[in-house]
Amino acid sequence: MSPFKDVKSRRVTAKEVAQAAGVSRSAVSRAFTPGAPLDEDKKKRILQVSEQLGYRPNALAAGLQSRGRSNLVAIVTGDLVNHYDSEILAKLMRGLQALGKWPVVLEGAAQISEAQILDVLAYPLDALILRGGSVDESVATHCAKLNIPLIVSGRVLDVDRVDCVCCDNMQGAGLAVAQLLKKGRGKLAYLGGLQNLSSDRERRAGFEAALAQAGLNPVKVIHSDYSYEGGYKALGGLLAGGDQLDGVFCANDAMALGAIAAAREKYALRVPEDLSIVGFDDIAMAGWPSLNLSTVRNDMDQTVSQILRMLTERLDHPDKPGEVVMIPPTFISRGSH
Amino acid sequence: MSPFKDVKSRRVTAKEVAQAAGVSRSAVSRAFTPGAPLDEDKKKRILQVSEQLGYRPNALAAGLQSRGRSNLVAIVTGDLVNHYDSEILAKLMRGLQALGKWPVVLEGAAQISEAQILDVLAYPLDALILRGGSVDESVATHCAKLNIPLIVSGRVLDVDRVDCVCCDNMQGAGLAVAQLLKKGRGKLAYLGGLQNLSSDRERRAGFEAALAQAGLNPVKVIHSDYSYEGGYKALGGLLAGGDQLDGVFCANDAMALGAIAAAREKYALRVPEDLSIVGFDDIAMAGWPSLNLSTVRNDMDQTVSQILRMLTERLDHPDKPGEVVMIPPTFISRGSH
DNA sequence: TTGTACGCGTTATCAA
DNA sequence: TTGATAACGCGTACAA
Repeated sequence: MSPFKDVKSRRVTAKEVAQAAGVSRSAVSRAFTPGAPLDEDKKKRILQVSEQLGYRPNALAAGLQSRGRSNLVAIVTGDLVNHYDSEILAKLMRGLQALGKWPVVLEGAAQISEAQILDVLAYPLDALILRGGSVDESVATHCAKLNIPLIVSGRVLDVDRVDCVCCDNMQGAGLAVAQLLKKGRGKLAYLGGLQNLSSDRERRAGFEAALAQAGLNPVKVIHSDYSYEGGYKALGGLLAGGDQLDGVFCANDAMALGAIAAAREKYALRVPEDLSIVGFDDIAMAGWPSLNLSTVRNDMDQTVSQILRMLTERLDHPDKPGEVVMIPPTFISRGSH
Repeated sequence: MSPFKDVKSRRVTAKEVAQAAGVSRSAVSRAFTPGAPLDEDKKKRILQVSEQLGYRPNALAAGLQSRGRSNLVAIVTGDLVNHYDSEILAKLMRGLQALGKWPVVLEGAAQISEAQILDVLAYPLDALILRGGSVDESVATHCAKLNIPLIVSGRVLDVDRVDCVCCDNMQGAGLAVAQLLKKGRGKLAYLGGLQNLSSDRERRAGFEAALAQAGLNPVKVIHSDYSYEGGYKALGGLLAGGDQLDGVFCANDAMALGAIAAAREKYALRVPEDLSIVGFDDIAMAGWPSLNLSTVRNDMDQTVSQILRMLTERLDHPDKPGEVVMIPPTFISRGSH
């Protein structure tokens, strides 16, 4: 059991650099602290020795300091097979990087148990960002106990000091209906997603409310699973049912794209001439040539920049009251309605 | 400046729990250490007080221990607009979660500077996983100096103690060509991606080698950017050029899907009757009804399970020689060739 | 089974 | 400007 074996597999520490450079350990620390008082030549020498030995201050140990932050931010996100989730996650991660924060990601919200979230809370996170809808709100209690700021995106959580960003889903559904009516469509169906998500419930409510206001009833309200294939099959079932309809509002883009494919290829319908189809979210694919989906934009850039703003403000003022920001949806008119 | 203000915004520590429960601090530590010797009743009381105060052991401080691990694994990944990257990232993150490791994600490999990677190396990571091609290999030097295991996926890095998983791109391209030839296609073009990536170079080389072996020449070799829109435009340009061709091998699925859309909608060509198109990767979209893309599978599940295996073995044996595992590609025959 | 004491690698404080 | 020393929160060897 040579002592060297252990030494070799360990990370180089400030102490070792100090010995090698013939300076005190504090001097090494100062060499890596901008603005710290230290002789220029000595600093140069220390940095050189560090470079040579491969020394870098250990961020974990630094974060242990009373004033220190870990700079770790956990993100709990839904299944990345949903393009909306993966696109917004990408933007969010970039934003965090720009703030000097490191994203620790828990993917697959539906399968993520409370226990797993508790596990990641073992780290002294700068914040926890909850994306998407299906996680229990008891998480907020745990975060509060651990003094970890909680930011929720995609639904509203009415809890003390919790910040929320959410799209106005009802208004968005209303926009979709209005645009369909404007095109002369009045026999409308709603193709919903997972019913346990607030996004689905709100979009459906918005759809029904807008129709009611126009004195109309939905031809049909059906539900699928927010996936392309789900949309493909669901619209197939709908058309096979024999109902007269001239427009479908889908609760997300993936299902809308699947629905378009089913209408065109399985039922030889022209979209939008025979059937209008509108989605929700405005994922990148919606704008691809040939897909060209009319949809309601659930603005990712605004959402992300709000999350980042809330994060920085929360870090500066941990005790300020929680904010709720609603992002206004906009209708993106393309070729499917 | 009340001392309480500071106390309130801090995380509860083992010391405080010990005081509240009237036990020693080590007892608290033991209560959270499975198998540690501790009176049952005392343990119960400690856990109860912890629950009440909202105490959880700080994983950072625990990771500081000499034998301790941080359980943090950094993943450097390419731009998530590429579906292959986002799908494999999702699988990888789930696998890491199952191992009790937490993924710290750096997204957008093309824009990720060496400096940013150095920054994340400030953490005592259990490992760094490099996905995709465009990052400089000097990263390996830094990892070696810091004794952080490096696992590379998507290209081969011939460096001591670095583990690599990679698809056999040449063989994959060969499969695609073989299948096209089998369908009677002989006037083939290559639609490549970003030329600075080894994946593109290898797939192109495989394409040309397979053609040469059949005594044929490529009709055309062009390059785009691995995106749907890039593929759409590139095939448009190709067809506008007036070359006679009956098959296109695309370096990834996104471009292949864009190419199909362009062929069908802009040039009224039937795919596959008039023009065969084959992709690479086998992303989820390739299997969607109506898209139905024939492609070469760059197996994600195998890749991820190899990465995870290499990771665990590397943690057990930090000094074992580096491995290079090539994942065999397979041809997925669907409706576009 | 218990508590004391030390080490982990860092930054912050303090007196020189 | 410097170096010694005290936190930071935790696990654990050691002695009781």
